[in-house]
Order: sequence, then C-alpha cells, then structure tokens
Amino acid sequence: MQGIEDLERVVHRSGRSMSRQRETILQALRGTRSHPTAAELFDLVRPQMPRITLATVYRNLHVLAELGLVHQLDTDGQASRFDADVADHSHVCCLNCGAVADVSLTAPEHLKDLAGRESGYDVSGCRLLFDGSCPNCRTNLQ
Amino acid sequence: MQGIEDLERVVHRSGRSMSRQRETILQALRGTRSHPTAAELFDLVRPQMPRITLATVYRNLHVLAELGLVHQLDTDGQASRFDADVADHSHVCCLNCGAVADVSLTAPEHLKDLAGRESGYDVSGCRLLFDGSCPNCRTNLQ
DNA sequence: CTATGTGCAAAGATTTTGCCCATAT
DNA sequence: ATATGGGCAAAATCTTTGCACATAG
Repeated sequence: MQGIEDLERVVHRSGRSMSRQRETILQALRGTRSHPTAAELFDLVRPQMPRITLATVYRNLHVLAELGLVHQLDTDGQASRFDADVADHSHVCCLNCGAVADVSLTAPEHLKDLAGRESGYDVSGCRLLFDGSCPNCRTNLQ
Repeated sequence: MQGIEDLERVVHRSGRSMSRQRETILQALRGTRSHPTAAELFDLVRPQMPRITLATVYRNLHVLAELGLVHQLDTDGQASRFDADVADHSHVCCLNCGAVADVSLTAPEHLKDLAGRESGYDVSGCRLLFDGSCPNCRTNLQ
C-alpha cells in the first residue's frame, strides 16, 4: 500500500502509459477509506493538480478498474463509489446518507458454484453488500 | 403473486392512495422476470396507458420500494433495475450485457451481526450479488 | 516519432422537481 | 373537500465523448 510499483508494472504490461494524473488519482484513492465518488476524488486531487477535469478522473478510474487496481461500488443508485483496496472484502452502506464502510467478510466460495449452476451464468465474482444506518446518522436523527 | 390485495392493503395502511398508474406499474413488474429498468417498465406499460410519463414510473417505483413491495437493484453503474419479487433471494448480473437473473440463495443470517459488530452500523439487510457472463453472451462472443 | 492521455466543452443518460390539473378517499 | 397523484417540461445529477493539444515511451 506504500508505493506505486504495482501501478507501474501493471500499467506497462497492459501497453498503457503512466501519467501524472493516473498516479495522483490512484494515490489519492489509496490515501482514504471513505470510498469516494468520482466527484469527491476530483476535489481531493484538485489542490495538487488544479487543471485536472472530472472527465480525466472518470477515464482513469475506468482504466484502473480494468487493470484490477480499483473496484467500483454501486450501492445506492446514486453516483458510483471507488475503492483502491482490491483484496477480497465487503461493504456496508448507510441507507440514509450513503456512507460506505469496509467489512472484512467474504462470501463462502461454494456459493459461486451454486449460483452458476442454478442460473446458467458463468459466475466469476460475488459481492456481499450490507445496508443499514451508520453511527453518525443514528446519533443525528436518532 | 396473483392479485393486488396486498397492494391495496399496504397502500391504504400507509395513508397513500391507489392510482391506476401505480397498480399498472406493479402488475407489469410482477409480470416479468427480466428485472427491467424504469425506462423498460415505461415501455411495458405505455401500450395500456399511452399518456403515462417516465416521471410517473420513477415516482411510483420509489413509493413501491418505500412500501416494501418492490426492490431496487444497483448492479452495474448503469440504470437501476427493479424486482417485484421481494422474497429473500439473490441476483447474478452479466458483466457484458447487464442482464440480471435470480438465484435462490440467501446470505447466512449471522453475517449481518458480524458486519454490524465490525462496522458499528445498524445492519438491516444483506444483498448477495454474483457477476459473470450470461449464456447468451457466452454463445455470441464465445 | 507514435501511441496514449488530458483539458475543455458539449452531449448523453439517468433521475428528480415544480407547477397545475386530475383522481382517490 | 382535501390530500394524494399524474402529465408535462425543465432541471439536476452523473457519466461519456469528440477534438485539438500535450506527454510518455
């Protein structure tokens, strides 16, 4: 989680180049646990990179997701959120404010086989998404 | 799954009224297993109700979801999909075309407790979402 | 030098809102 | 009669795209 060696390696292997923007965006995402939206990430990197645009943030998030360096979370029909922690884990989403937190649980592996057999799909992944209310919202709205 | 008695009951209890549009939208959603988007549902009901608008479809889907008669699925950062089957079950989503199919699996109940304890959230629900490729896309793209 | 990426502005896609009339209770 | 809902058009929100210039390899 400290350096960007994996970014360089993966990016080069894929035939893409490595821009200052791409690196900055990944670093910013790695530096937070808030599961930011593209717009929030845009605000995070803007101080260091005032001419960057939201389009560049979106473009790079897609590239990074394609390379497996970032995961995209679709929790609530609003803006997608992004996570630089690509180790297998789950998320809990606040139904009130949309905040997302990590949960170190993974779905039992054999469920993928069962799901594939029942649906006829070739199942490659499984996400576990909890929802409820976050400590903040519970306090403020009680 | 045959009548709309539960719709009448639930709607009345909530202090809302029961419009022809609301009923038609729920019936249409109950009549398909395709997990349609709001726009697809709009096209489904338009033949019977030519003056209905997409805004009405969205408004009613939100009301029905609030009343627990419909579930909203956010699978792929595209348009939300909707499901009138509110019994506990899961979904598998095609990464290529976005098609969604049902899977009769439910996440182990105790995971909610674990997730709540770890995150500090008050966890009320858990969704299990598989992804992969659907039979159609596998055949067509091989 | 060539491929890849960025900034900018515009467009596309999805969803929500305000206003006024219609319908349900 | 009053509250709730719908149609319409406009806007808000989120995301993608075309193009000309810039940067990386």
